[in-house]
Amino acid sequence: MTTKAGGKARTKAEYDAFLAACPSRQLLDRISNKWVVLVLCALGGDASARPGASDGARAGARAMRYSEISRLLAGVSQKMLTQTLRSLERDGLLTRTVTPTVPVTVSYELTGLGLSLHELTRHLRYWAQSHMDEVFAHREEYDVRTS
Amino acid sequence: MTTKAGGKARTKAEYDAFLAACPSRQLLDRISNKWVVLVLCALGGDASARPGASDGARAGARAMRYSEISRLLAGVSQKMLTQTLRSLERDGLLTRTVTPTVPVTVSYELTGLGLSLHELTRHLRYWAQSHMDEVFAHREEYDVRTS
DNA sequence: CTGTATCCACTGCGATACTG
DNA sequence: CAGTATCGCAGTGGATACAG
Repeated sequence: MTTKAGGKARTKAEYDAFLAACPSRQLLDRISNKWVVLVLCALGGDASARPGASDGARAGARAMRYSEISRLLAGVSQKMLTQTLRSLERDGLLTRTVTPTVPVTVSYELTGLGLSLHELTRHLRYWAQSHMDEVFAHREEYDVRTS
Repeated sequence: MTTKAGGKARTKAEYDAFLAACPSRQLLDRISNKWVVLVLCALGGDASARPGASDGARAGARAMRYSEISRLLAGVSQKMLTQTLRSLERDGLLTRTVTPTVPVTVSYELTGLGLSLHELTRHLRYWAQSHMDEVFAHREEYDVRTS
C-alpha cells in the first residue's frame, strides 16, 4: 500500500507520530539522529556559513566527496558515515554520484527533499551551539541541587 | 535571550558542532533523540493541534502529568520516559513539580528554553508526517533498483 | 579513493519487580 | 501515581582488515 500517493486521493491519513504504530514514528526516529543531522548540515553548506565568515551569503547546498564529509565530521567512523549516507540516499534525501575516474570518485548532494529537511536541522545545530552555555549552567545547578 | 553567557570574555565562542571535541556536539546528540522530540512535542501542546481538530489556535505549552505523557507517547517504556524527562529537567528545558497530594502528583512543563527548542522539534515532527509518503516512495524505488 | 565485512565492547531500551 | 532497581538481549557504533 502506500506508494504513489501521487494522486493523493488518499487524503492525508492524518499521520500522528505520537502513535507507536504510525510509520511517521519511524521516520522521525531516523531523522532524529546525530549523524543524520550533521551530514545534512555538511551537505547543506553550513560549514562555510560561520558567523565570522561571509555569512551573509550562505553557501547553500553543495556536492561533497565522501572523504570531504569524513574530514568535516571529525570523529565519525567509516561504518556510520556510509550507513548514514546509504539510508539518506534510500530515503531520497540525497543523491550519490559515482564518477569512474582512476581512483573512483563519489560525490553526494542533497535533493530538494533533503534540502527542505536541512532547513530544519540547520536550526537545530544552531540552537545547540547558541544555547549550550545556558544548558550547561542549568546542569551544574541541577547537579549541585541534587547532590 | 539571555545568552548571558555573560561577561565571559569568550564572547561568541564559535562553537562548531562539526568538531568532535566541541561540547555542542553532545547537546546536538541529546536533542537528536526520538523521545526527546516527542516529549517536547507533547508538552508543547502539539497533540491537540491537529489539522481537523477544533483549534485554529494552537494550544501552546501546557503542563502534563507523568501518566498523561506516558499515555500520549504510546509505546514508550517507563524507563525511557523517566530518563528522558530527567535529562530534560537537568538541562533546564522543563520543570518538574511535585504536589504532595494523597497519591503524589507530578507535573511537567516546558521552560522558556524548552519552548524555544520545541519550536524546532515541532517542525521536525510535522516534516516527518508530511513527507512520509514521498520518502516511502523513494525507498521502494531504491529497493527495486538495487535488487 | 570508497567502500564492504568482521569482530566486539558498550549501552539503549524493554520487561519485570519493588517502594513511597 | 510516580517512580527506582535489576536483568538481559539486541542493536549501535568503533576498530581493523580486506577489495573494487
